[in-house]
Amino acid sequence: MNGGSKRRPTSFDVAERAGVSQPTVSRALSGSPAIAEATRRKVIEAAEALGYFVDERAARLRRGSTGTLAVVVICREGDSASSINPFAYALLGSVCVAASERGFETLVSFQARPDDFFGHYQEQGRADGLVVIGTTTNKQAWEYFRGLESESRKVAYWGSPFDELDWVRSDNRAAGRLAVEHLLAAGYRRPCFLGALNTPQVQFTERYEGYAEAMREAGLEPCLAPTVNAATREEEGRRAARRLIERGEDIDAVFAACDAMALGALEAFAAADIAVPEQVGVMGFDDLVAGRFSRPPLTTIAPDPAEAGAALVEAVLDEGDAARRRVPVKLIARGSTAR
Amino acid sequence: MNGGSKRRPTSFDVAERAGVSQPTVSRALSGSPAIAEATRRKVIEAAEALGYFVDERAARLRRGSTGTLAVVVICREGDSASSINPFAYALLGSVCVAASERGFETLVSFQARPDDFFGHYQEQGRADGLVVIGTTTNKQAWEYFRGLESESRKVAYWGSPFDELDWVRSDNRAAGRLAVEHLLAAGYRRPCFLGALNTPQVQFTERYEGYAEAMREAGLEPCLAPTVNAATREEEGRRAARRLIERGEDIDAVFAACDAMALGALEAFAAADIAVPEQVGVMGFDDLVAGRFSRPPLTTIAPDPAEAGAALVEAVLDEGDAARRRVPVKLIARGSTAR
DNA sequence: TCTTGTGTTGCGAACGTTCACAATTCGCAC
DNA sequence: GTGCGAATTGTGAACGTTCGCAACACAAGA
Repeated sequence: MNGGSKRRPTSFDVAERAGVSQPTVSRALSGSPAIAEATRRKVIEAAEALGYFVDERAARLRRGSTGTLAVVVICREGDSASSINPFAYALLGSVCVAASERGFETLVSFQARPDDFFGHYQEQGRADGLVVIGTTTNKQAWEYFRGLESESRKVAYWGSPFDELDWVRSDNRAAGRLAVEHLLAAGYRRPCFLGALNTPQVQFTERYEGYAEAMREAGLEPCLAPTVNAATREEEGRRAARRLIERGEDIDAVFAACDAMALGALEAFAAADIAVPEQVGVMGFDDLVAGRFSRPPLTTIAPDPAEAGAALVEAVLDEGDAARRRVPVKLIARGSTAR
Repeated sequence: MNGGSKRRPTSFDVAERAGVSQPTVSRALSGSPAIAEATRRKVIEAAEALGYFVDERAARLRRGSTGTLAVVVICREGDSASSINPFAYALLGSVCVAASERGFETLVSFQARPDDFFGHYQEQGRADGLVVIGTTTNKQAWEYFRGLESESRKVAYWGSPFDELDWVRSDNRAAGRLAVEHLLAAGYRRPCFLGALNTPQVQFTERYEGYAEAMREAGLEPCLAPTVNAATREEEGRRAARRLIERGEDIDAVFAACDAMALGALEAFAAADIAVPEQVGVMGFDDLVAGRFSRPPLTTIAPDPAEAGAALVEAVLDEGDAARRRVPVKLIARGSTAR
């Protein structure tokens, strides 16, 4: 099984070959300044010849650090990992990349019950910090983390509904403003916000606030097409749009708080023979792939998973400073608002 | 910064409190049989009182194992992690879950040049095994792994074009057969395969083989609408379908080797005013979200990321046995083949 | 020449486990 | 009462590194 029983070389082997003491090897390789350049060269040469690599287990044990970042993706109990939304995956990926750029490894786990995991990582001292990616409105999970905060651990959150946690979020207010600017520039006169306020989805509320501000600045009255809980977000969007149609509201564009609802709205308009983008403009937020393939393709505002991941890692690793960061968003204009 | 300077309790602390020696604590907690039940209880109680957890760094250093599984996702050079395809993410997730169920942690990295990463993980003894998830036709990367195989490491591959590597794959032949069965049952008489053979995408070839077998068994002649390299897979599907239309081929259904191509084909048929599913049925493979939102919604064959992840982990961790596994697939019938 | 200081290296210990082996206890048969 | 094996526990070392401190060499200043 073990193939050749060749033991991994240790720093002692390197020391012997280089004719120095073992701690000198450690110093030479870790870039300590208190080492003569000639010695360092000798050591490096010997290390390369033997194929030596530092055993991180031992180094970290001694050093008291872990060099590891724990990443927890919260999912619904019983959900398979594959039902996580695509943005969360992209975010996870970029967190891994950002961590590795700073010399940290990532210990990834998907957890429904967060209390499971703390025993796992933090307590066992396996990670120097923690990134929590919340993908769903798992109230219970967030309550848990909220209670934890007091214990002064390094944690950064994505998707937290609680303002007192150290979060990183998309710049949702800017998104709201962007939407209004875009819709007005496209020639729409009365864009309406589709979504729910005062829910755990703070991001929706924030988008509304940006929308409302920009509307007022343009001398327009904000307008809200409220959604109510339904089985799916598409369904929520569909119902809210249907209600707009039935009541004959005086609007000519819809900015939905998320793409899923926007797609639902598209369906409602299609069912009512209302032409998009001619009679009504529709846009959302998220840049779901689905929006690229809808008919018409959906104008949207795209969050930036790469930036967001970097910001999360930064928030965890850089002691004490601004842990609440806004990640810029980008407008992607497509057919659904191309009057 | 450090809040309370409370040191983590060690097994010595537990030993003292329980009135036993330190190694006894280790034995009691690791479930060794050579420990009196009463002692074990005492130790466990003391450990809980102190909030003690085994320091895995030290345990693994001593034990010589890592308890860690490295997962490498191959991406194109310069690609951000977020451009990885959704299935790869789902797969990554389920690998993490499957590993954690077996008590292993996952060290995730996204790499374009695989030679970077081996210095990182395997050599440094940080992982007991490796799962490679290939998401793209990165020929160079695969060549690298191929060369590596001789060194008898525990590695399992998803997406490898080389049969000699220890791979796990979707049951692509079954997918081909499923497609034919479904299309014939839906009343189509002459389904055609859309895709390229003899490319590094072995999975396409395998799907074709299943398709062809089932066709012959039904007394029909297989038919191939070949794709050629284009900027995107949608484009390939669109072109191949257009060629079918122009030549007036005698077919009434298309089974595309992947959803992206199927979506392209849908567009081509729509552009030519050919009604789907009435005049021609279209289906693909992958279960992309986009397929749920296309018009008409796309019938597809869904790979099973959860199963696949479990199989990969099994292939790495279980010494020596069947490392080449087929993961079952599932047909998802939607509008595009609902004659 | 003797001191002082600077730059470099070696020595020993420590990080918190697990493992091999020796020591102890106990029950039980002689 | 002595001896013996089985069951349980203690002892000491090892895993491979980093860190504090002491030691050394050597050049420069007194």
